[in-house]
Amino acid sequence: MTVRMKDLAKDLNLSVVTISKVLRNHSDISEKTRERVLQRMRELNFRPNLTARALVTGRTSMMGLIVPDLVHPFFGQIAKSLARTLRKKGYGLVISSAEEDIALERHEIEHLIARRVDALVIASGEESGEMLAVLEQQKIPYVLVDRQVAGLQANFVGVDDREVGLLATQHLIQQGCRRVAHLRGPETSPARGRIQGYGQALQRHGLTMRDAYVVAARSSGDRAEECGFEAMQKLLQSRPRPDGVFCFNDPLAVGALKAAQEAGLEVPRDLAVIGCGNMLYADMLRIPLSSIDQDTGSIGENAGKLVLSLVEAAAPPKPRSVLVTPRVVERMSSNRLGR
Amino acid sequence: MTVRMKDLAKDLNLSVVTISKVLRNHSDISEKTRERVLQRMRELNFRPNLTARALVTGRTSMMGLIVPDLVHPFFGQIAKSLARTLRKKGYGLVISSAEEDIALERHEIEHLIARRVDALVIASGEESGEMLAVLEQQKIPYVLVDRQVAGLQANFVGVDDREVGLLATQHLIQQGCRRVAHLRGPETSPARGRIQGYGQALQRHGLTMRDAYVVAARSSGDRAEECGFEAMQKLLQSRPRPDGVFCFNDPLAVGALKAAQEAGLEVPRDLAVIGCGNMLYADMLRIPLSSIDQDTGSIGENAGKLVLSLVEAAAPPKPRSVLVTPRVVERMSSNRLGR
DNA sequence: TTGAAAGCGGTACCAA
DNA sequence: TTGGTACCGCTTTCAA
Repeated sequence: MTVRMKDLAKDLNLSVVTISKVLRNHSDISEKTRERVLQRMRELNFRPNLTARALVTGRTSMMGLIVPDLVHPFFGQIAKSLARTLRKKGYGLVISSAEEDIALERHEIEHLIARRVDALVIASGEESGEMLAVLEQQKIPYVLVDRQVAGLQANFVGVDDREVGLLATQHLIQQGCRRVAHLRGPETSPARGRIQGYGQALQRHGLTMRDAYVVAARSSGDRAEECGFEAMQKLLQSRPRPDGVFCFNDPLAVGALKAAQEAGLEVPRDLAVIGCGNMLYADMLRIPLSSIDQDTGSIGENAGKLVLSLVEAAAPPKPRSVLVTPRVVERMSSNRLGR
Repeated sequence: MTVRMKDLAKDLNLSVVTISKVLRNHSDISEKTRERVLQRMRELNFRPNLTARALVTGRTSMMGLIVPDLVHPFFGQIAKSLARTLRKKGYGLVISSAEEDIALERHEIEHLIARRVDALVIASGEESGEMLAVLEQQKIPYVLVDRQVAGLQANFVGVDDREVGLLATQHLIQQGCRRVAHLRGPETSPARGRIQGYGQALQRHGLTMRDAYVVAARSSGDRAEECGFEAMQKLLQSRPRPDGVFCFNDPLAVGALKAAQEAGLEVPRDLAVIGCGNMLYADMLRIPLSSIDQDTGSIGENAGKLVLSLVEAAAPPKPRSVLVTPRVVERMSSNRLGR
């Protein structure tokens, strides 16, 4: 059926070994033989069986990627730039969407291990890092993206979340907001970092952090906007009412915008809003949404480079953290200075 | 390092064959032995090497998916539901983003073949179907999604594009439009189908199709909106001016909306707009966008079922086409009746 | 410069 | 019910 090295060998009156060497550009092959072999390979459309190669070399040239949700453009973007970076070095990428389900995430990681991927890139929904212990133990290199796991020193690529919180909050303050609220995300490292930056920004400007101005919201999945809507309603009952809100991500911010408008507030005059993620179409909303750009392309690329360095290293190097720089994208929802 | 069947066998004083049989639930193993083996497997966290298995069985239990662009939520959605369907049957999914580049698409298909995926699901950017000939020849089952290839009878899952065009155009007509224009997409099967439906709808209502009312636009990639913008500007110069426009996809429609507003028209009163794809956030735009929903989840699921049936079939069955039913989602951009 | 032999970690077939 | 042996398609080592 499909042509194998053995077939080529017989066809050309050579040994399988010679074919194999030509294929991998070994030096100890005469130019004449090499040409003859390459020629025939092309003619017969020969493709070496990568599973066979993997079995003997112990390396599949495949990496695995686990994301919580492929539909979220944030992860789509990461997958894309990661795949591109790996492809340049001849690596393939197996992508698994864990659908925000921890049990499934574990299952998928197990599956990828069984497939003998050379390394994993994981945007984990898991809090505990239990699964990661398995990876450590089996000495399978991995890189965490977006979310870190508490108490674990691992290779990580993501945005500097403290900086995100700082930038967003500072931006609102610079726009003249004095009562800045925060719609915080779930208990994960990004949410913790961002709220930390939020606090720092307030402090630097001599503003006090008030508990009533910080409301938690479930930020993921399809219902994120609703959550943002409800959380914002709650926030609007505080007195004095906030005049600015920094939202953990863009879907929450969209919900918040809706709640503000429904309450008869004018954005950004009565309430300035900024989100995070700079999602596609953010500038096409009823009120174009200001946001913090996380440079997902660069996250994917850096994760790729990092994971490549891991598989190519002889001994496992000391875990590294690569932090990508966030950037304010100002649009109408926070523009109170009318510039 | 990692534990193999050989290790288990030695450990339990059994043969490798027995271990293998237990693993695959062979019947001819005593209950006692089976338990003993399973027990030890769990203890040692044994995972069979799937590359080894693939080599001997000739099947990898992996499918490949090629999409033009992973960031496009349309394809993200398909990838997700496809992966879910396959996972239930123990299949993994390798996803490749061809980045709208035909040469790359071919390269990636070659790569997946070399990895010996059991079958492919392809949303191809290729017009000619040249690559597909290779698949046919190598007898690798494949399913086309979203786009068909002209002159090729292949397994296909997608929306009924003629119906899409019909629904969208009819909807505009029902909203009172009499001069319905069309922003058509590139020369692919969906664009052809939709324009056909567009023509049929006009005809059914006794309206004539005017060349000046049909403008082509590059619909993919990051610049889609701009293209929609420009195409709409062109359209608005026709006299009499159209009072409704059916756009090949949502990004084009967004650009069209912008052009209309910039020209001082009021949507939907002066111009009703409907897109296609029902993208996320369509209802959060300045003017919420009416659209045709293509039920991507169902496309992915059906593609999964179809491709599973292919790999499980003894002989290659006759190519089947599965058409998913589109559905109008009415929002403000086309609501001229004020309901 | 070329190739014979020994595996890689499993599965299939058939004998014990 | 259990296991010996050959083999999947390729790479590695070492001898010719």
